[in-house]
Amino acid sequence: MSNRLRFAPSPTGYLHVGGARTALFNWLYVRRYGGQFLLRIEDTDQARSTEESTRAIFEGLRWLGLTWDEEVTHQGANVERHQADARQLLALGHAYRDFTPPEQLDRLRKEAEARGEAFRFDRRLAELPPDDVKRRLERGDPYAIRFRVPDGETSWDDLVHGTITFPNRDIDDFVILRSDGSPVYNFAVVSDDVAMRITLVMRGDDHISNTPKQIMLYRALGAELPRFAHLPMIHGMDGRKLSKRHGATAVGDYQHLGILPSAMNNFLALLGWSPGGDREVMTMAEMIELFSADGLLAKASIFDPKKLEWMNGQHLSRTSAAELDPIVRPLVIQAGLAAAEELEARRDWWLHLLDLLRVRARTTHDIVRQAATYFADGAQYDADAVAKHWKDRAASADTLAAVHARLSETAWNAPVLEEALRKLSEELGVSTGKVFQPLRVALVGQLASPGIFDVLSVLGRERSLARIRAAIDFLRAD
RNA sequence: GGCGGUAUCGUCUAGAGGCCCAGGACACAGCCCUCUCAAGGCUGGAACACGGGUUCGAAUCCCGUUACCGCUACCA
Repeated sequence: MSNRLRFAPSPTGYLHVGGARTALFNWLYVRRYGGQFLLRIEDTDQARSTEESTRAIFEGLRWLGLTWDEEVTHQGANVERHQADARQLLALGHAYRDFTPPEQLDRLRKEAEARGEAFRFDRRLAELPPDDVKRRLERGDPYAIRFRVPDGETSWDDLVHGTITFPNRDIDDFVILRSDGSPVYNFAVVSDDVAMRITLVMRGDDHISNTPKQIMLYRALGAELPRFAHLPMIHGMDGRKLSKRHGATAVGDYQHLGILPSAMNNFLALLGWSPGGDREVMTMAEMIELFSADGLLAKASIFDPKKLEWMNGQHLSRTSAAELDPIVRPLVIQAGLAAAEELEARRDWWLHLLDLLRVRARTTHDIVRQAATYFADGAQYDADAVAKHWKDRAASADTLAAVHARLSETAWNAPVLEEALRKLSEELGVSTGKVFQPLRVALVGQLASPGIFDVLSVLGRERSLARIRAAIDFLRAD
């Protein structure tokens, strides 16, 4: 039988990194072992669910490349089935009507708490004799439907935790259908997972305690049990549950921070999974190949943005300029560095520049920032760069004048330029740095840049000479 | 409170009884390479939560303690 896995977020916010990782593992499992990866939006909670959140989830998943099979299921559309399933359990005697007003339950709970006791739901008080039920039904009294928790114990073999067992006596008869006819989470999930023929439920381990209830529900419904895998949580650097206080928690945030989808997936995959050995930087294809449920970890992990950045830098330097182009080009246009037509017209030049910048960037933003000067008319001199390498203005101007003269008569390609400038510094009797550094400032205005000969090539003869000229003028002014 | 889960460097992790006085990566510090910055290379500090067992031998198995997390709703 083929695997059917699902990711079932509730649309009450953005796609959280924890949710994204759950989705990733489900997706990876299906890609590795075959089957379908389904998406179900748990929008039963009308009050908190929003269209916007649903869209954000779709967007986040698409950005990560975690595409799903078949139509998206909306839990809210299945309420009739949930109700029918509840009626079936009622008919089978696995559930009963509870006419106890919620307020009364609330009061009892509070009283027990005040006495320092644990509140236990008492079936004997709630389950009325048939005649009473009939009378109340005729009267139209509201009631909730409660599941009758059987005696014994419930256990399952979790793919990440091994065997987990719960004594049923610790679980109160729980509501499956509210008095307004809406299904309660644990019940809707089971009804939907059965209907979707899910074979492996892979989700956060905050659902471990829900699992025995759900297993009892499967059995009462006469449905085949899926397998379960409970993934550990992801926490913030302070070890607490990841929240707004930790800064970026939505995958969309990282997209805007200049993180590559492949890096995000790679980083997330390593929180809670290990391919074994020292393997760290992986492409999606490699992750699929290496993925195994055996490598799933049980310990909660902490989200370290620093390592994500490093990972992104690794992906940036392993992704070709041509592949990066569709991601970075829009950013360059958006930053107002160049028009779309201009980039298209100078495609080769642009890819060359991108190739030089990607290896020393950690985010796509770094690339855009560093690219600016190559699109500008002239260099903007950074104060620190000037202070450091143009300290002696007259001497710097003389050096640049010598460079200008030499370069004016040199063929324009990196090896030849290098030979010419090294020879020049030898003739001037100074170290290459004494020539290259002032030149770098003249060319890009910054302390850091790609190798100076690469900069000369990518800038081209005309612009390079013009910038050197401008720097000399600048240094000799006043 | 009850029940359940988890526990290796600050962080992510390797480790499935001897290969481990614990390996890799991020971060940090230093050095090297070098035209700068990255990258890369080398070096350094840094961990098996605690206590009992089992065993010739335990980071690895068992029990307890502690800490953290989750569930305990007519929330999801």
